[in-house]
Amino acid sequence: MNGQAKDVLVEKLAEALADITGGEPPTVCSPEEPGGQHRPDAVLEASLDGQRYRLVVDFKQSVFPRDAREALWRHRNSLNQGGMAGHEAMPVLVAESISPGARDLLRKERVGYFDGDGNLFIAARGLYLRLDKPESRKQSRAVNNVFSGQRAQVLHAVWGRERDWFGVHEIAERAGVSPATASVTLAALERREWVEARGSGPSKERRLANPGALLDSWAAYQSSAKPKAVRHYYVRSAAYADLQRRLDDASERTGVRYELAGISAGQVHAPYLSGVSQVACRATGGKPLQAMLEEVGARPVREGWNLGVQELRADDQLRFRQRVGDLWVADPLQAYLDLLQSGGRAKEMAQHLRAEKLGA
DNA sequence: TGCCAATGAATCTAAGGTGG
DNA sequence: CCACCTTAGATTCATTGGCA
Repeated sequence: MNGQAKDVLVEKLAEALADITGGEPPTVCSPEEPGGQHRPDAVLEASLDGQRYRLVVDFKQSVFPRDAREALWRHRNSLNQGGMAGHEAMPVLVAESISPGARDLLRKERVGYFDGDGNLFIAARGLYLRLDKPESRKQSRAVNNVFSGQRAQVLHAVWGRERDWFGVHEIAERAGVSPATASVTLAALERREWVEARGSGPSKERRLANPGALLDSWAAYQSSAKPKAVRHYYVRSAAYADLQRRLDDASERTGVRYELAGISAGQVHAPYLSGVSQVACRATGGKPLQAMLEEVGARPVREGWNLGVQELRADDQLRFRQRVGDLWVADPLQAYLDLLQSGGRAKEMAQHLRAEKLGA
């Protein structure tokens, strides 16, 4: 099936080239590369104005910036080894779909591409082709950020299933999201090859396939995202452990749902720092939260705080919290993401936590 | 600076398919 | 047929830019 799609696209590329240059359609050669360690998926020989061009095609199903970078890296490597010297071979990435970001990246590095929508780019000495097609309706509806809002909840639920197979319905349930949202999000994860699928129609199942890549991308997104607002308080004469206890007691009495976050959560799952004195948490807001803060004797301050609170509008985000000992704690995944946004030694701590608890 | 309109993204409901 | 997945259209939500 992959082979089918590839051949069709390579054929379309050849036609497109002939169309633009008004010349002969290029000949498609079989990709026998003597001694080449990386075998291309196809090779096109084109000639126009007496110049001969040789297009070395790499095929992929879909290309996002991450894939593009990988392709660029491979391409540079093969240049460095000087194997192709004299041939003037031009790399062309051919894929069913190539995201706009990936296309920018490839153009910047003057690596050619061609996708199923007809977007085309070829650059070489004496030759510059660029074709931009309007977005197809399908593409304009495509999911481009899976790391925020309800979709992040879906991701979180997927993570929780580890390597087990699951259905859309189940994930929607666990994430607290409509089946539609779960479905489109999972489709997006599948395109990125972070999850794999088996079966089709109602019997379709998926599972996490590449936790490392998923976590890398999530981390990159999280690091660049704007941290949520945190209110700072001071609680008099409260040592770290004691403050946590009092917080939990007060939450019990006032009915506020909360979880330890950031460094506090990290310390619970994979102790790393000594002498932590500031408690970080997130909690559902409103009147009950005010009551709870009053009960522990928290006083808003600018400097010298020992309690940081991120106020939540709804408690969707507390869906994955864990009871550890006698405290509610963000799960390791959430703690990891929190740490990426915290200052100081939090980044190191994030690495430690990932190695200890996330295994990817 | 702050408000409001317009635009676009995110999510849901409901309808359309499909395998067992 | 039933139970589930997917897709289309409607709705809500957030962000951006214009203007006072």
